[in-house]
Amino acid sequence: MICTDKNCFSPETVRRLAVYLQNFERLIKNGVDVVSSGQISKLLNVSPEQFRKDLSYFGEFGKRGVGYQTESLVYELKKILGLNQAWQVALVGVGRLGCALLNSQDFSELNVRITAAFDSDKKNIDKTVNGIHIHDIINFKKIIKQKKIRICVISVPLDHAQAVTDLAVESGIEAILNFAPVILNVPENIHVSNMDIYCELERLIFFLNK
Amino acid sequence: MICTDKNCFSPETVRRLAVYLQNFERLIKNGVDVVSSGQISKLLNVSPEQFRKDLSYFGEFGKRGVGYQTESLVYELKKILGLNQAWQVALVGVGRLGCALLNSQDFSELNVRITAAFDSDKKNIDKTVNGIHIHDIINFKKIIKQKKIRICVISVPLDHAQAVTDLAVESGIEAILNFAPVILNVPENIHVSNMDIYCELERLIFFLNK
DNA sequence: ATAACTTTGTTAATTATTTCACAAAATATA
DNA sequence: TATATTTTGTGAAATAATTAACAAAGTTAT
Ligand SMILES: NC(=O)c1ccc[n+]([C@@H]2O[C@H](COP(=O)([O-])OP(=O)(O)OC[C@H]3O[C@@H](n4cnc5c(N)ncnc54)[C@H](O)[C@@H]3O)[C@@H](O)[C@H]2O)c1
Ligand SMILES: NC(=O)c1ccc[n+]([C@@H]2O[C@H](COP(=O)([O-])OP(=O)(O)OC[C@H]3O[C@@H](n4cnc5c(N)ncnc54)[C@H](O)[C@@H]3O)[C@@H](O)[C@H]2O)c1
Repeated sequence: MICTDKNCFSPETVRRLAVYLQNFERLIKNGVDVVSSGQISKLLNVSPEQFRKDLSYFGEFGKRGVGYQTESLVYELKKILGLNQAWQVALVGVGRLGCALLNSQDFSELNVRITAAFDSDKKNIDKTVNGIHIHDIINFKKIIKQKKIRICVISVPLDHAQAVTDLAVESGIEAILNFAPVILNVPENIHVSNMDIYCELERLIFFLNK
Repeated sequence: MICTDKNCFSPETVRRLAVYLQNFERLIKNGVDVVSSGQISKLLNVSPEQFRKDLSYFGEFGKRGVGYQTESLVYELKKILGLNQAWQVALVGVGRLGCALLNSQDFSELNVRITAAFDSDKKNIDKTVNGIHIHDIINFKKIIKQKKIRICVISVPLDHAQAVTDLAVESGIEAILNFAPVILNVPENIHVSNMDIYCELERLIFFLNK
């Protein structure tokens, strides 16, 4: 539950909206003009009611008897998610994972992009990966303020993650995507999302044991 | 809700159990012998009641007036999650991300390990990354059957992910950890977990707009 | 133009998950 | 030994999220 209204959307709704956007963009590429919630349901493993309800929290985007126009829904979803403006992202830790992240950046994805990378190792500093300059972590605060960056990806080793987090918070970062397998300690107003591959594998293993 | 009982645990409970395990292992390393749910709460941003209830679905592991012994809780959590046996994992797609995954394997993590890697590119086949041999994807089914592997990580490009998934399912794989930004179509009995960095970034951006 | 379909948007009902509240158990203190 | 303190484990209550049901709106066929 995100707002305090009686009838409001869940954090899961937001996660699903991002999935909808991604898939509607693909539908456009595939030449699909209009889809119904029923078709979406089969494509995305989400019930048609769920899909319609998720959208209904933000407005009326479909046409009864017809469905949803892919073009206009992409526009609306971007507006809802705040992707009608460009978002710069910082990355700290240009090791194996960090490098993979930088290299796999899809430059057709215009709205969200890692534009500043940082490392503490002399071997990496001032190198360029996929066109992105690697700065000395020493200059993190200065560059974050300068570029007005609000989001940071952390891919440093476990035992440096909290120190980097503290620096990020101190520098005005408001949201963190964390790959280190540790729960970060942050002030209440900072958003953190953890991506932990081993936890995820363990979750799958649990279900295999049933 | 996982079982059909009146009072049963949620999928989120399982995800948290994996986080508890990870952090209790760390506590042991740090020489901590006993912790209370209150202390855990501060460490992991989970309410003490949540922590206690999550465990209570599986048994009584604490000592009233005292707390939880780290050693014995790790043992119990491993048993609950099915990690008291070794799990072999396959990886398909040894590109940038796949390579990072192979290289970052921590060999002290004894229970879950990628032991077979596959690619379709001649340049990669029969090479070795961090001691793991890269097989031709052609031999996937044979090797999976041979090694009795039940879990597969997919890190191939978007437009190959469904084909690899179909091959995996056909080969008897029961759980998939998918990094490609696409919702995979699988039979009901196959477990899929998606890790999508861009969806996660977009979710964070949504909350920055509030 | 009307009737038969299709599909959305939304309220209400249901189901799921978390939080609360407190008894039971263990320990520490006096 | 008795009392105060701590902390667990757990039903009951509260909150949250999903699903169901259906009226409203649009389309297609006759
Ligand atoms: N590689 C993966 O596939 C993978 C998967 C899951 C999780 N992770 C996690 O992601 C993190 C990174 O993994 P990796 O394999 O890329 O490690 P890595 O050792 O290859 O890279 C870490 C990088 O961080 C830099 N670094 C260290 N301390 C720093 C600091 N204080 N400030 C700035 N930079 C700093 C190092 O110089 C290095 O370049 C780890 O926490 C790991 O557990 C990685
Ligand atoms: N690199 C990242 O950090 C990152 C982050 C998020 C998501 N992803 C996703 O992970 C996937 C891989 O990304 P990447 O950057 O490593 O790509 P990549 O192109 O570097 O690597 C893909 C690898 O898959 C292999 N491959 C292709 N088709 C195959 C098939 N049918 N069978 C076996 N192997 C096959 C290729 O030969 C290549 O080695 C993509 O779907 C990407 O969107 C990557």
